[in-house]
Amino acid sequence: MPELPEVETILRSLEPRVTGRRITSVKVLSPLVANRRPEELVRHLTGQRIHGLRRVGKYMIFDLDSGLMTVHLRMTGRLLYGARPSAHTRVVVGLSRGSLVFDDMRQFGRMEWHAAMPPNITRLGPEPMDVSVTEFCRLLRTRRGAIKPLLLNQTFLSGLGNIYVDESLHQAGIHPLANAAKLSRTKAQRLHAAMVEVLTSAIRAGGSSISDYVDSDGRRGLFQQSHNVYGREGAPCPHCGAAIRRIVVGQRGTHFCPACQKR
DNA sequence: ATCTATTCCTGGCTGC
DNA sequence: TGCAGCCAGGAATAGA
Repeated sequence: MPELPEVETILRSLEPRVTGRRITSVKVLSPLVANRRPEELVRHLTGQRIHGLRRVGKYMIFDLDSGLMTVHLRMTGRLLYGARPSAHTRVVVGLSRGSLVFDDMRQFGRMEWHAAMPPNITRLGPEPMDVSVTEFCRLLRTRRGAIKPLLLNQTFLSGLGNIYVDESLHQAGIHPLANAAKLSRTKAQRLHAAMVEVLTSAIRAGGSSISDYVDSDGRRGLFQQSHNVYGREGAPCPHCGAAIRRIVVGQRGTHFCPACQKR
């Protein structure tokens, strides 16, 4: 599933190819993925020039002459450059040169137009690499409950999803159900470092391709080969050899090493 | 205010 | 072999 590293990978390959291009046509094949009636999305986007491309958390933001286009890939979304439409293509955005093809098998993803930055994006918390250790430690103490659901909460911290939360907690040696506010300063510092390190390595590897994720050229990432816990239930922990366990935390599949991540 | 459970969606897997 | 039923999960939403 596309999280911060996957969105960043797509963005880097797309940015030089769409910046300065004009949107010449918009075909909405599935109204589910748009925030308004298809003809409105077409009307707001057509004819606009793309001035730049940014990422905020897991959102891609295309700055236009007037307003902005936001894209969230959720689970199975793909944003491809110049691809041939498939059975799962939901929107095709024709550019003055090339095209953007938004595919999404499960249709959880969204491609929207907004006059200004929408509240769900302005409400997002800082990204792990943009928050200082001191500030991160302070933020942890303001919340109740387990650490894993908190790290998944995008208004607390943005960019992490299920894969990178599990990998970061393993790297920091913290149990997913540990109380966030009661983490020792050492543990909190270790967690901060782990998140930055895991995300940085994942970006370098072009993201994780678990099921559907590919970049804008349709290429898979490599970071799934470096996963220590995610999707590895029963397999040995690379650090200590104990069998990786899978539990459910906050309705999410959660992978951890019972030896390295004691409660 | 903050936290928790439910909903959306469909290909692939499980088991009878 | 065929097919019903379940599972994956990010974020909006409703409820506690």
